[in-house]
Amino acid sequence: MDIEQIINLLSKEVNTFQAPIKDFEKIQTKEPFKVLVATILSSRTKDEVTSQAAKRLFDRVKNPEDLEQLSVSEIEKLIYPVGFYRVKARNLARLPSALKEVGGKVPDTMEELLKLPGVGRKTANLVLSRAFGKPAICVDTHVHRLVNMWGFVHSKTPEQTEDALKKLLPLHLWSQVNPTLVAFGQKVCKPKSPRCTCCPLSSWCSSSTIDDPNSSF
DNA sequence: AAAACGGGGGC
DNA sequence: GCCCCAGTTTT
Repeated sequence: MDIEQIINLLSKEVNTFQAPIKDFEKIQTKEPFKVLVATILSSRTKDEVTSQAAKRLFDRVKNPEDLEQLSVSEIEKLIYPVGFYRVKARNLARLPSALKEVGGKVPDTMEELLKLPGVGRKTANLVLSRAFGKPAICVDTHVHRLVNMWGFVHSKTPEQTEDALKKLLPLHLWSQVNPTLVAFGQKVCKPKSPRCTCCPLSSWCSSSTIDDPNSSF
């Protein structure tokens, strides 16, 4: 199998994994501002927690002007308990002014997105894909770990993995890579306790273990 | 009880 | 490159 086949296969099965991932769709409005905020909240945070926090925040905040009215501590209370909620609250409080400096709207280029507080390469790629439908691949730790384990790339950094994957996959699959492999990495191919017994790739994967004490899929 | 975790930023 | 931010989940 090649990486293209795997993404195709897993993207179909991803919703059958135990405790299906909460669709980002539920908080996704395609409004770039909300997508940006929700994506910032989502780093190092599970979808369900992100989703709840985003709902609370969007109840009060529809646009940068609304956000500007809130204090850091108010934002903290609204977004708790996403990972690093204090850092994120500080960054969100700075977001309205940061947006003004890049033209007043949520930017649709990597270069401009990286100027925003709390937005690094991974978050920027997700925003490009989620908000603007641009081809982008977010290589987080799961994506990096899995594609290296499978041997499709041999890379040290996420950036190298991103470049390699872009050469291996057709454009239309780029947006599938992160959501598919993150869900797979969380629910099936977990770093310390892979559930190979219920993995659709077990007969192919050379890392597959024979015994799987945790299988109760 | 300790380590890891879907990342980013400051040094 | 190293270390911090933080609560939650996993080991």
